[in-house]
Amino acid sequence: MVGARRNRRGRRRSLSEQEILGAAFDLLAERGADGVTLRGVAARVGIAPNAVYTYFPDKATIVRGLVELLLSKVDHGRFTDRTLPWRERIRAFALDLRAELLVHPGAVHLLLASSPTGPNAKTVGDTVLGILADAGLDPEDAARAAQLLNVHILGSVALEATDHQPIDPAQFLWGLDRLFDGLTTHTTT
Amino acid sequence: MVGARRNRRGRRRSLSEQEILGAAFDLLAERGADGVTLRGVAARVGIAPNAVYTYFPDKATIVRGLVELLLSKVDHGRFTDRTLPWRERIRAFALDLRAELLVHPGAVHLLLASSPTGPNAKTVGDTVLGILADAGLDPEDAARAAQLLNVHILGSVALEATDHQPIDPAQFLWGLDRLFDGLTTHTTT
DNA sequence: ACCTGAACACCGTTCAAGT
DNA sequence: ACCTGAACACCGTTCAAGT
Repeated sequence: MVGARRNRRGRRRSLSEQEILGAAFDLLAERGADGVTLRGVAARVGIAPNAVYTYFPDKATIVRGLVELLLSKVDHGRFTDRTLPWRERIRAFALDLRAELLVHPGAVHLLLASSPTGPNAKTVGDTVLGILADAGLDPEDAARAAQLLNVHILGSVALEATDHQPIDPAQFLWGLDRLFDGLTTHTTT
Repeated sequence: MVGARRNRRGRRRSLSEQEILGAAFDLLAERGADGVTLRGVAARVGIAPNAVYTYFPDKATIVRGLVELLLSKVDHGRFTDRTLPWRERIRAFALDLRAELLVHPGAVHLLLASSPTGPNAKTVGDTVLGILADAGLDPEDAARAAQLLNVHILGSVALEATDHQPIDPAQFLWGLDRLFDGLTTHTTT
C-alpha cells in the first residue's frame, strides 16, 4: 500500500527512501552523529542537497528514520525464549541494545533527542513489555518498568560514551541488577 | 590565585569569563540549548564573535563552563540534614536537579554530552555520595549507586523533555523508588 | 593582551527554473 | 515529480591588522 505510487508524469525516481537512510547510516558509522549531515547524505547518494527534500520534508524526519533503522538491527528473536529466567532475558536484551548504540558514536544522543515512535521502536518496547509480563508484573507496572529500563540503558550509554575512558559493562550490569532487585521487591510486596 | 593576572601591556579586559558564561546562561534560558551560540553570546556582551577566543579556547569549553554554572544553581545545603531519612534526602535532591534541568530546554543534553568534571559537578556528586554513605553503603557501592542515580535523573529528564507531552513526575518518582528498593535489598543481603 | 573586519569551510533550507 | 544551480541566513574558527 505504501510506495509504488504512480508517477503520472515527470522524471523517474532515481532513489528510494531506504537508500537515503542507508547513506545516513553509513555516515553515522563512519563519522559519528555529527557526521550525519543532509549535504553529506546527498553527496553520498549522488544528488544535490536540496533534492533530498523530494524524499523527506526535513532533516529531523531523516534522523527519525535513521533511528528506526538502527533499532531494526536489534535482534528481538533472541529474547523470546520463555524457558530462560526473565532477568537473563532482559539482561541479554539490554546488553544487545547497549552494544548496538556504543558502536555508533553519538547515536544514543539521536535516540534521546528524538524519542522514537516508529514501528521498530514499538517492537523493541513490546519485547521488553512481554518479558516483564512473563515476570509477573501487572500491565501498569510493566509499562513503568519498561520505561525505567529504557532510561537506564540510554542514560548509561550516553554517560559512558562521553567519558573517553575504556568502556566497562560492570557498572551497567550492577545498575541493572539493582533495578531487578527493586522490581522484585515491588512485585512481591 | 586565579585571574588578576598583570596585564603588562595592551588594552584592558572589558569583560570577565563569568560575564560571558552569564550571557550563555541567558541564551540557554531564552532560546534553549540550540540557541547557545558563540556568535549569539558575543553579540549579547557586545564584542565581535572572534573576540570570545580571548576568553575561551573553543565553544566546547564555554559549554562546560555553562554546565558548571547551571549546576551551581542546585542548592546543596538543603540535603545535608541528617535527621531526615536518606530516601527523602535523595528524593529532594533528585527533584531539585530535575526541575533545574527541565526549565532549560535541551540543557540536559549539554550535561549528557559534556560529562561535567568541574568543581560544582564534584560538589553535587559528593552531596549524593555523602547521603548514600549515611544510608550505610560502603564506599564502592555508594559510588556505583551515585552513578546509577545520576543515570536515572539525566536519562529521565532527557526522555521527558523530548516527549512534548505535559511533564509528570510520577514515573520519575516511581523509578526512583524502585532504585531505592534495589539499593536496600543489596545492602541488607 | 584584547579587539576588529574579513574570510573560510561548513550547515539546513528555500526559490526559480529545467525535464 | 524529480532534480539542479544559486542563494539566504546561519554556524565555529582562523588570520592579519590595529591599539
